[in-house]
Amino acid sequence: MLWKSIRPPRVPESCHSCRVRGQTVCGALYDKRLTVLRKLKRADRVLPAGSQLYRPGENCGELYTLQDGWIGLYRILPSGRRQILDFALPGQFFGYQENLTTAMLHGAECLTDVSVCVYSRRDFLRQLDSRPELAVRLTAIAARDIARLHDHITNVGARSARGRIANLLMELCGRLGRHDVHGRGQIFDIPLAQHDLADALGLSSVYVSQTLKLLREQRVLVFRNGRLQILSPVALAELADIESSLVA
Amino acid sequence: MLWKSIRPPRVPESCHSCRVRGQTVCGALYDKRLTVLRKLKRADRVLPAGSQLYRPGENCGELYTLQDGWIGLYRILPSGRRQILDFALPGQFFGYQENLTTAMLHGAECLTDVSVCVYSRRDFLRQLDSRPELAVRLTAIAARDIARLHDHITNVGARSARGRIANLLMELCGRLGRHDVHGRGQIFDIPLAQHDLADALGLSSVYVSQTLKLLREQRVLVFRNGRLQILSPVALAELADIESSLVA
DNA sequence: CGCGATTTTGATCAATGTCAAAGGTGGTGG
DNA sequence: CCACCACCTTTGACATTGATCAAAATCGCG
Repeated sequence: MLWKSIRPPRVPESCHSCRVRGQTVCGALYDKRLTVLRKLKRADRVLPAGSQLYRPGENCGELYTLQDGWIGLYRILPSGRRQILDFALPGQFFGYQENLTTAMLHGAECLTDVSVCVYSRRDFLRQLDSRPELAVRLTAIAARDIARLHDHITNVGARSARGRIANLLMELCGRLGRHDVHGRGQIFDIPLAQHDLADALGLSSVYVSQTLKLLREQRVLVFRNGRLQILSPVALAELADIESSLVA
Repeated sequence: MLWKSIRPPRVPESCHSCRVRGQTVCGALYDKRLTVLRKLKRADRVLPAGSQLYRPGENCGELYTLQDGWIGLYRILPSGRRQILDFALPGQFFGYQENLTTAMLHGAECLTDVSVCVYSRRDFLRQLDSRPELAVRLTAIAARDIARLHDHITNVGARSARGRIANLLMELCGRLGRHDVHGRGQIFDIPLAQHDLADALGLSSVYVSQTLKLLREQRVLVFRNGRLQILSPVALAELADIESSLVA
């Protein structure tokens, strides 16, 4: 299921009115005239669900902040298997690699209609050297990314299928809660196909379907048509099996 | 098996003679007098195999560069399962989190006797703001960490037990090759217990044992007593199932 | 209404986990 | 130098999870 948005993806009028500015690299740059941001930003770009922002192996001269929609970062193996590495939600800055001139180590696929803010890598690097606060900001963003990847590894490596699904959905709810209207009332828009969950969690899509059915029958959650309803937060949290050290 | 080193862990005489300086944050600071490094560095510390540098949930006021030995970064679940998130090899900088005042999200366990260079977080943050090149360096280090975590996710999520083991061992060889003497001659020192492989790869240690036996019988590799011998690089690479896009 | 994509279902099978016991290996202390 | 001990690895039997295959049902959309 490719999630054509009901409304077109939101594109900000200007950096001033950008809803996700505070979450990405731009948040570090407090110039009222936006002179630095103007040097950094190349364009806005709108892409349809299913399209590829960049592919693994591609040479990509850009960096991005996701303004609206969902993007999946993934790799492909020779066997044809696709592994989703991370989900980008609005505000996410991505595309940065150690060596900005070599091929992309992963791809970025639009899971919904999407709008992104595009930076030129060359300009970005230049600003990185001349604006210290930009680099500092980037370290914070990277640190957060790393923590999320640690979560993901733990999820895929250490939990059962039910636990993985419960955990991933919970995490996504948590991330949504920070900037999405649907935080209230136990219903969340999570525009993923079961196939995407499977690819992120290292499961087959058939088994994802079966497991979701189980969770539905056990009144834990209903996930349908890209909409998640949490029936039993308690059961869900228990299933999710959060790290003890972080609870204690 | 806890890998007591034959020799005591190497501690550099001074930052000048530090063998891993170029690989960590210090590599960014080119002051001959080492005045900046002196502000940054708090101490050297030597720890025995099996000890914990820090535990998940702990408040830790330090940051580290591994000088000698191996460290495993891990999480613990309520179920008791331990998930190894990443292996730190000499030169690795670690302990950095988005919010440097909150509890550690993971633990660091010494897999061998170890020596680390200790930085104070407070001093580090101060230098981060005043020395732009330090922050830039940190973004490069973080980007490399992220790429490695992407590898790890792909490995755990998308490969069979044989593929995971082959892949992990190959990656470790690659990393060793960069600074270890044993690069030549197809024999590598990898001081991990099968139990560690299992915890990193999301497998049971019994099955790791069985799979290693299979790889041994099929003349792919022999992993024993913390020593890895590669019998058939070709078969190993095939098993490892490297990302096609990166090969093509 | 019909088509393509997604999800569901049922049957079967392979990969991997669990349990328990035996065998190794290195370290330690007498 | 030997013997013991703790921990790691191996082995075999068995249980279970999750994959695979194929077909039917459903859904979104034109």
